[in-house]
Amino acid sequence: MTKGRTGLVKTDKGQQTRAAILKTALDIFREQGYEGATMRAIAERAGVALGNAYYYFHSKEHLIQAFYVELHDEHLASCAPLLEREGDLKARLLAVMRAMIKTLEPYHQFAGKLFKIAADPHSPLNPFSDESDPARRQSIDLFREVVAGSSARIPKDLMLELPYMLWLYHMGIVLFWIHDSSSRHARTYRLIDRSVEIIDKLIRVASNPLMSRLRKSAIRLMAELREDVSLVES
Amino acid sequence: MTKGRTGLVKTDKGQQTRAAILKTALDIFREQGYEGATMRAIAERAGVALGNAYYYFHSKEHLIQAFYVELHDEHLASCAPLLEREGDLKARLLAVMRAMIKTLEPYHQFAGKLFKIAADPHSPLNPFSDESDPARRQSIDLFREVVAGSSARIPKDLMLELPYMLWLYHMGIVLFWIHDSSSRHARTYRLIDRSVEIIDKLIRVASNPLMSRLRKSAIRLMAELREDVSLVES
DNA sequence: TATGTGACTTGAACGTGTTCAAAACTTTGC
DNA sequence: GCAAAGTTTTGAACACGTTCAAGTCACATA
Repeated sequence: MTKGRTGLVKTDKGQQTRAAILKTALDIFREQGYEGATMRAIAERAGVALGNAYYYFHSKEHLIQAFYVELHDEHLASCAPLLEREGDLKARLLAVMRAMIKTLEPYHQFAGKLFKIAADPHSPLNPFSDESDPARRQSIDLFREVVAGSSARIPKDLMLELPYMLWLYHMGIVLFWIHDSSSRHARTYRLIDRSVEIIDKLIRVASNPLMSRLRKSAIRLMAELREDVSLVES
Repeated sequence: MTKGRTGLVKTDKGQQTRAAILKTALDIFREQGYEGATMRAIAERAGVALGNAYYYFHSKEHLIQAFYVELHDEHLASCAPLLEREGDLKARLLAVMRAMIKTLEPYHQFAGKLFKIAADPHSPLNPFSDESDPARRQSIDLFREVVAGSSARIPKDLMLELPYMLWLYHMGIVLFWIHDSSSRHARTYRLIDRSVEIIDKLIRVASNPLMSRLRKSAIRLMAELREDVSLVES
């Protein structure tokens, strides 16, 4: 795996330069989207030479990754209060999903480009890559919290895999949202409403002892799939 | 939507040049993968000027799309014989899925790049885009054939949406395969085996009258999702 | 046969992400 | 205080996808 060039920051001044480049980049991403945010534009506004940006960030993709992380943190923060007080699983999941789209909303066009980069198996932004492992883990933990903090009674085996399943589900919703050109992304919200309803029902059905065989094979499949993910790119 | 520059071919000579560029491009894609297949390399080997390639193909992506179409045709052809003789739904789906991976296998690395391009909502290669509509339709038809040509008895409402569901499923498998670095893609094949088994079971469960409520809401969700897809980018 | 029209072809030029050798600066060891 | 080693910074240069004004060609029409 590629070592991040982040290790090359040894000085206080270096830290500052790095921060300045990053901040400028995020600003331009917001202002001008993906197109206007050329490495030259970022370097110029940050007051450094073009090459200097590459000293601190391997590539433009690494710079974009920082943006991604920021959005994720914002989503986490916006979910926290509700997860404190709400007990119903369906309501929890619904809130988390809606909050996610709301967080992402201002960057719809940008997210398309981001997703394009993330889709490359060799990109550090790829959600399945080793470099994304911390972010992925954090994201799955959020869904673990959604399930574990609810009042729903769920079989242990399902409880173990459900967070990962929901994480995959949320990736699917993001995928849909990226393609959703309806006004205010009404379709995505509708899809969330409907799919959360179904997931809630499915969890109930799957928790039924009569379904234990099918459930077990589905869970086993998921477990294997998950294991694969962490082994990919090794 | 962008009009294909294909309309600019009016002469026999033009047709030949176009074909030569395309053939050369496919050759280089195969030989050197995505990296080596620069527009300059393609133009040079095809014996035309760089700009000429752009006269016949809007962009490199359009050139790659031709490659994509070729792979799809190959997959179709390799499935046809089995779909003639086999009646069991599980066996049919399994065969189609395995054949797909086998067709794609020689281009694993290339497929990663292709997927990256296809992930951009604004790319003509995007599987949900208008420009991809014919290819998508064809692909969904394949799954319709898988279901309809089988001996399985399936409720009408499910029958209507199942092809699209299976198409989505197959996209998921491709996504996994792209990330699968196991030798001979053993994991992908295992995933296919397991997931086809589960899908088969799920279809049986969903066909049970007791499940009609859950089934109906899931189907309605799918129908809506599908409708959205065709409206995207309009 | 001349010539004009439209199809095709050319290659220089642009802006992009990225690399790299060299310069400038900062810290360390004495 | 100074040389050496380490760290940061620079900007020219590269290869790429893409554009475009200008050129060449084939053929229908006068």
